[in-house]
Amino acid sequence: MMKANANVAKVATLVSDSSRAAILTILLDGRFHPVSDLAYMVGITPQTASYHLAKMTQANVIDVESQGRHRYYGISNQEIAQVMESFLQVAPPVEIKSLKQSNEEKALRHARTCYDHIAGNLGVKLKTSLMNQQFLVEKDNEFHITSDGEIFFNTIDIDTNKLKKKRRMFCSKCLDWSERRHHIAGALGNAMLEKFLELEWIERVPKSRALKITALGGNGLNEMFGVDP
Amino acid sequence: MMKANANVAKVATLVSDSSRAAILTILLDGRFHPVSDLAYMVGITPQTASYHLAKMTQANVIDVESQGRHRYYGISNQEIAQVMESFLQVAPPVEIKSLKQSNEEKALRHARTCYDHIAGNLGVKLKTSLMNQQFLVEKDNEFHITSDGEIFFNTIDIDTNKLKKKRRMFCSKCLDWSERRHHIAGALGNAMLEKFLELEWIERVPKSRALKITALGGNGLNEMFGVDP
DNA sequence: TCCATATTTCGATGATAATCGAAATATTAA
DNA sequence: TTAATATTTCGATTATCATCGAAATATGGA
Repeated sequence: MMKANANVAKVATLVSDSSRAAILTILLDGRFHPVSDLAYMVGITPQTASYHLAKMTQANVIDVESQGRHRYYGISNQEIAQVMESFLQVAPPVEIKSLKQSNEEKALRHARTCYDHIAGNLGVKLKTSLMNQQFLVEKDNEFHITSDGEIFFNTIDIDTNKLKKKRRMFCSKCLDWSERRHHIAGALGNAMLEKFLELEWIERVPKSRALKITALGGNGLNEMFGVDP
Repeated sequence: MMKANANVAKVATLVSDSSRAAILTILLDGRFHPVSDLAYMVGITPQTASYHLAKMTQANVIDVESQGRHRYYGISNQEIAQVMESFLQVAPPVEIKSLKQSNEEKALRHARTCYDHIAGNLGVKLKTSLMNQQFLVEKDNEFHITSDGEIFFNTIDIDTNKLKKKRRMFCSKCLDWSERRHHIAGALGNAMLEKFLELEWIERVPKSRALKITALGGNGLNEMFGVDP
């Protein structure tokens, strides 16, 4: 019994340092980042960043990809994203001390990446819309796509058969810390994120994991999904 | 952004110490325990236990109830149970080094308490059975009871109307670390645990959060739920 | 080859936290 | 009132960890 606790403690330890928590939060944007950028964004030296990144890499929390002298670090594992989101459920709310902070918080609540899929109000609305139109139905820990759903996704150029063949959950749930409801994760969640970026319905915000909905996207989401962003 | 991370780090810190993780795991049995017992079970002195219990009480992770010279500590908040279960998802598996440990692990996987409801294989099978018989249906983050379900629960003396009036979720999901599927939490989950204990279908195992299914319980669960424990 | 850049490693420092012996406090039983 | 028990508090000790300056290593451009 003590061993299991030691393992739980070990995982919690990885998140319990404020620098590592900051790094992991940045990496929830789904991107891979070089050491120097992470160090700068968190406000620590590259040596300290390197120390923490090595620790998390060794624990299989994050991955590293080398390109020449650059080392790019990113989250490799959706379970870590879910642990971070579940922490944000129970973490005390941040005290907002400036208008800038308030706007940033709102932007994250509105739409953001959660590792490799869309989270926030947009993510939850998308799920609700797909459920209401019976393109998806819920069963156990996963959504199942309907025939109508397959037709629908094909009209926006998402090949659901191809997604099903991937070695990951097709369409799982992720509990959203800001909305307290689920949004769509898994292969379908990822495909939607990539497609909307491609269609320029959404775009990434520099140095943030917030997602901005474009005017084009507002129209597209309304028209195709019946979602008012 | 850094503030949010500090809050996440703060919560993770509470679990990151092996003594506190051990205490929290013991408290997942849903019982309240005195300081001296917790100290003994974890293998630390009462002073150390007192130090950790004070820390977690101050952070509203656990509650304390005084009775004379005794201070009884227990979990007051289902979210903490869910955080612990989610950690167990990503914690590396325990290396089994004895037959006793293996049996303990199996017992926990088979049936255990998760704070105030049934978890493990039994918990998941109960949920599946209730879904298959259409006593419960899934919608968003919660199960909804059907008319047939209300009739069913009343036959085993669980008053679902009364449960709905409680100030908590009626029938939420909790993702089971051992089965990787959901079991039933919330008011209904708690009522089922209490009723099965009352009916002597299950009984608590001393010094463990495992639950033992009795012969009587095996029959009852089979007959009433169609569950083979 | 030399220089610039990115990252890692080393070692020292300082901070923080968990531990427990001793003592204090609170409660209860005799 | 005294003694026993349970728990908390205090203070000292020890261990661990995050930090960064300096140096080393690796890669790439001139």
